[in-house]
Amino acid sequence: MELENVTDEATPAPRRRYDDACGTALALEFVGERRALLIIRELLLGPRRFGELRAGLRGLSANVLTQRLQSLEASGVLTRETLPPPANVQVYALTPWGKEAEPIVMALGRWALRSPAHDPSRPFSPVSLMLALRMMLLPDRARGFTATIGFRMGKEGYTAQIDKDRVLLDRSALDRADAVLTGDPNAFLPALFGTTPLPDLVARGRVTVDGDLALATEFCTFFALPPKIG
Amino acid sequence: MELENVTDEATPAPRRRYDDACGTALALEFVGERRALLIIRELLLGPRRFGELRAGLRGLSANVLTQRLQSLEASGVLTRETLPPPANVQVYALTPWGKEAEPIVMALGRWALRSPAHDPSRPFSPVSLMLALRMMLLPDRARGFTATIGFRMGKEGYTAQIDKDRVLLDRSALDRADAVLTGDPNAFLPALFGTTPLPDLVARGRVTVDGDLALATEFCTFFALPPKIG
DNA sequence: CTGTATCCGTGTTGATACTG
DNA sequence: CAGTATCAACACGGATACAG
Repeated sequence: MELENVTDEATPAPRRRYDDACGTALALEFVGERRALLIIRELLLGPRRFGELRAGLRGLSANVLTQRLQSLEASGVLTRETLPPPANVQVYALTPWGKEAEPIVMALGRWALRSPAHDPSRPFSPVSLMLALRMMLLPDRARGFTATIGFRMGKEGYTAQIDKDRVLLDRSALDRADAVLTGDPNAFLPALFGTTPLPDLVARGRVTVDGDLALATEFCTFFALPPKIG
Repeated sequence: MELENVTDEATPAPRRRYDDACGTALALEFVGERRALLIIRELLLGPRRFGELRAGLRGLSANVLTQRLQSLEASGVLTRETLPPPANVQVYALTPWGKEAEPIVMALGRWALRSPAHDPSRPFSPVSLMLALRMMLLPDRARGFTATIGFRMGKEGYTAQIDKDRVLLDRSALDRADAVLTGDPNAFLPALFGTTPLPDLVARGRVTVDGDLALATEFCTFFALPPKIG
């Protein structure tokens, strides 16, 4: 049947596009490619450099990261900015609209963590650990807590505060923290999301705490993984 | 079989897996493949058959749909059920956990609709139109409205009711509706999300209304697209 | 009609090597 | 450190053909 296979009507049929007016489908055209949402996750706590992104998303090769950054920039999700001298380095930052994707990242995380397939022994990036605090907060338990807790993981430092049912996160303000926990991201998990008291982790040398250990220990009880399905 | 293909070293190298403890990354392993979330969208209002899914997701080939259904079933997102005789047909239904993915679909849609790239002239599936009602409800405007409005699009029928800031959707309960709108999904848009009064659409023959036209017209004013970015 | 299997052209992904 | 180039493996979608 060599009959030419005329393309249905006028549409040139852009093959890899969902031809769908639904907002969800449009969103997937923006952020539906592999790892795109994880790149956004890594940017949710502030601008990052190319190499930092690669570090937070192990296994992502440079060429794919380049492609994603270009396509996310074209969509208006992020911008590429050059810091003024003497820094003079390039960083990638979410646009205001890009930051509004945070509820998507959170909804995905909260949902998937109910699966028994979740394996917290895999590595956490520093950003994803901090976002997990926001994701897993038990507001009733944390209410009224006013101290600032710092986390130092390798070169990265963050502070967390409780503000009305929400966790405020800030990069590199460790000097204002009432207590600073230092360690590998995964080392904190038993205290934050399990039942191990923070001092036990300190005793085992997995974590060190500078400042008010009692405050830090209390802070660690404000979080819990969601109940598993079934 | 030439065995060759020795897996690199200790790591069986699950190449296409994100090796990440973050819940967001895990979610993307479940629903991050192309169209997976759109399949979930099509199932959010009730079980569907293979062919119905293909109809709602034009351009999805049968082989890929088979793969997705298998992988979503393996993840526990949906189940394949055989209706009892005489129907005796197979349908795909979300599990309770799968239904909990609705906030993800909604968050994606609400976010993307703020982009100027959104083109409502593309086709809507009946399901996505009904979900758009839930997504775009202006609760303050709808409060107190108690009537039931039906929508008939081809063979598919749905009813919508307002229930405390939320739109209740039901399939095939048109007989209990106070007014039923009939037409193509896209034909409703000017009245639902634009400023065209419903009677104008009726006058132009794009939509027909059975029952209380005044109630239906009022219902159509309860929705609006989110403000564009910029 | 429902679903699966197979071939094929093309686009996407990721490992490695390479350039400024 | 920041990215590009190249290449092999795989995923996607169209078009079948085929089983119940």
